[in-house]
Amino acid sequence: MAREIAKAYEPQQIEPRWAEYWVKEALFKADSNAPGPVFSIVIPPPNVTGSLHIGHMLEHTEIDILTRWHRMRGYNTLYLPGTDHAGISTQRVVVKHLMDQGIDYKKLGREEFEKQVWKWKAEAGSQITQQMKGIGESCDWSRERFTLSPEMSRVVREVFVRLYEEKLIYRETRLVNWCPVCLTVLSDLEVVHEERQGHLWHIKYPVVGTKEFVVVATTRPETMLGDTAVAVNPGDERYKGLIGTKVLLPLMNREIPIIADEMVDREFGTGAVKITPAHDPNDFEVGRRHKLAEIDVMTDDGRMNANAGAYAGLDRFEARKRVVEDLKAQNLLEKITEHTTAIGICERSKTIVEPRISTQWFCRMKPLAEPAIAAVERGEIRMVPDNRREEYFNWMRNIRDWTLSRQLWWGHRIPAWYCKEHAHITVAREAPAKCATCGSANLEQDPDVLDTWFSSGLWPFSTLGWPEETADFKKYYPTTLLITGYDILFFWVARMIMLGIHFTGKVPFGAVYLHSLVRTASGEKMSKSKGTGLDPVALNLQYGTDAMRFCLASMAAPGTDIILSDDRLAGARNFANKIWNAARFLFVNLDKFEEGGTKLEELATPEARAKAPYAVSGKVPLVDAWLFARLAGAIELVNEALKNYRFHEAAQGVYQFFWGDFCDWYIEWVKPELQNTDRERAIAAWKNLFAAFDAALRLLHPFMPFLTEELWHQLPQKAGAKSIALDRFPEARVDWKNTKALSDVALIQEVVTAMRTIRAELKLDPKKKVQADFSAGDAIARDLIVANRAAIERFAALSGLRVTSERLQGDGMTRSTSAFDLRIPFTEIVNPQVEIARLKKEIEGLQKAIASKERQLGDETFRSRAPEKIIKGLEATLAEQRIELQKLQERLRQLEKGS
RNA sequence: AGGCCCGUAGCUCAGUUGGUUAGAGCGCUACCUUGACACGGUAGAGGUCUGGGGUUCGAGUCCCCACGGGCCUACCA
Repeated sequence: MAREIAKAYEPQQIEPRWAEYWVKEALFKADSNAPGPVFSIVIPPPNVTGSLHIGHMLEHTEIDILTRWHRMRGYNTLYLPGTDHAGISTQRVVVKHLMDQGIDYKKLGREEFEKQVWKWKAEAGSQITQQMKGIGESCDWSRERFTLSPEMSRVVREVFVRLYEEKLIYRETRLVNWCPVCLTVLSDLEVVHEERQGHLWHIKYPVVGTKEFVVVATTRPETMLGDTAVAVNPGDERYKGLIGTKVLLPLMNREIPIIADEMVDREFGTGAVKITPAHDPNDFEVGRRHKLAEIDVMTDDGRMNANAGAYAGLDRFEARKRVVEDLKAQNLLEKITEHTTAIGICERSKTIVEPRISTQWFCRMKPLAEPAIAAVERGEIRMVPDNRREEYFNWMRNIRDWTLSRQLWWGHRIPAWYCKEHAHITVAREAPAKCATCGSANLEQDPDVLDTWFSSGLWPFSTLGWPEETADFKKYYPTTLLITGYDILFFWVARMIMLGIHFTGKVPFGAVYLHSLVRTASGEKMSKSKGTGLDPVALNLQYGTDAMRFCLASMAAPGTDIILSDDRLAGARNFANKIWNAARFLFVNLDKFEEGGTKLEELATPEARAKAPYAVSGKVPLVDAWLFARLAGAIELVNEALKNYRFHEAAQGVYQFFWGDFCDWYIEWVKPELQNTDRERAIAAWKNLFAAFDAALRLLHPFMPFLTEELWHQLPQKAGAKSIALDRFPEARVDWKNTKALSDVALIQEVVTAMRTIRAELKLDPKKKVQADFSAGDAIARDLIVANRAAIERFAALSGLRVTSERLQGDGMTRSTSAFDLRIPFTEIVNPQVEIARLKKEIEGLQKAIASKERQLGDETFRSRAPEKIIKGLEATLAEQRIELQKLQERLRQLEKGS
């Protein structure tokens, strides 16, 4: 019966089927009791309410390639999936969602709001995991985790309490980054700095009791309403006499002192600085040093408060305008100059961050950072590419305390309770009945939640059952590897290393591979809000998930960002189609062959495939020996590349083998053998073909799981075998290696290619068969050509190939190497003049190459200093080129004489 | 302000410790609809590695400078 195989690969027809199958059969469920070396990896948890973007696609492709590769090589493999509750962004999304329905979340109240978020999570939260299942990621779905699940919460509280007890977590009032839109404090990392063109306003502050002014320069005039001093450098002669006197703060009519502080740069501005301790980090420090009042002039949503006098109620930007106008009106504005400043922007809301005094929870980082620095220094954690190490060290060595609390409702609530009588703090794993200090039962829990990164920082061990010594924890921790983007090296990776070492005593992963960013054609970061993001799901539908994966892998050179294009994707799709058609060739021709009685089940059983390559009359045919040698080389290349996260090299190696070696040469070469009337020969050819094809599929599987799964199932498999993903990765068998076969076929390929080149130069009709000559002084080379004459004649469309040891004479187009000469007679279109011109050009190039080598070899310093190997190589090439040159010149003389 | 990275074929990028005539994909040119594949086949053109200087027998590869582009960190009002 004839097999039905579509003419072109249609991924849409097969992908959903296998994606579902893999999940339903729970094929990738890890067994912590199983033996073998361990490969474990946890997913960087994507936002629970998000959807798969192209960056995930790259990251997950890399993770899944390595996961599948290890699994197939017999590792006890765990790829643990999960999602992140993503405090700020999720809360923002749900708040907006409610607002669209006319609901004010504040009016709902905390409890009801939290219910709404959980409801939202239940509806939208599975989108990304569904997408991950759809693209066939080989996760253990039975171990899926969520950063805000009760289990994870328990771990978070445990960690918080321990750190508090160790005095690494503390509560303090200080200047923090405040987002007036998100209405929460932010950590330093969540503030992005942007250079913006601004102004420097020079404001005159009248000196009390005189007619003089002190001029201060500021970039934020509205904050002057909260000024509590003016500072000058103690060494500044201009202001020496004024230190200790007072100025009258304009608009507020408040007397404030002129103080001296080293912080002031005499060169900048006027050398006098207004001090606003409640609204500027520098000023805050100065204020604390000089015990100045801290006057907060703003509300939490960025408007001016009662402390701002007449400006109360105005938005901060409006207040700025009004302050400037009023100063101008009072003749207190000396001048305005242009000034660029790096301004702090909230990562989420993109609004300008307001430095603000606030009481928050902090984590002391220095003690945590030290061991984390040491671990990377010692190489306990390998960082790839390793130039990121410097960035890591630099940040870690200058690390500052981490603002942990967030004024949100969605997240891990801080396990701290305050008694209402004395505001004593009780930090506990479970809600306490009474105050730990005074015993009061009148307690209130801190309303704030923890920074989302605090819980994700525990991810590698919280997901595996810590603090319990679970079987999973013992087996899979530390994880083998982490793959994530370099943009969250500090946010996440560094914190995991610090917390992992602190709590488990071990590094959380043995290596970190920091993948690239996928950028738009113009090189920008893709962004959903700008609409420049590519939707991987749509692209997967268009090109096939396998093509997308392969494309990303082949572009994923460590350290280089990826610019994805339709052309590249099409190229990968074409590769998938090529494989599909190779399979189609196999099966279509097998149908014909099976009419002779030998069925697929005999040719391609797993046992039969394991015994390849097969011999004919006691000898493995050259091309089969060659193919398996090439396969062994490809396997080694892929293994070596993946070991070093060189995805692009691995992908390229597979591509070259499958397309270049297997399709272009091997299949073409064995075509006649497959239908050979000598049944024994044909059967051997088929067996070798299937064995090679099967191995190639397994080699390709980590890159293109769907296509290979589909085709693998078309081959006979062991009873009960469920998936190529659980089959073995091909091994570069020692008995496959064969340098003789490699060089023999290389020579034949060279001959064939040269013949085709001559044909093209002669402008021969591709179908026209012609007589050709091959000449070589070496008998072994001649024997090789004679033995493979049929294949060569077919490849080069020859009616006959004369093999001789004599120099080639007579008319015709030639090709020469030091080892052999080829010739095909001239055609009506192409005559000796064309060949003469070509020869002259070639001779010229060769003479140049020879001259430069002779010069180099003649140099005594070179001869004495260069390694033996290089000299020998050079001499050998030179000898060959001389022979070649001699041949070309002789040939040229012949033709010139004849014409 | 400090630190890092990049500048190689028309485009996107490889090029592992410096070593013989610098590679790939896409694009381009010519020919070919041959029964796996036009999402294909065969052959070919095309870079002297941003510029300058240096180290070396030898540099795309190491060092310095310049130019161009990108990124990160940072409390200059």
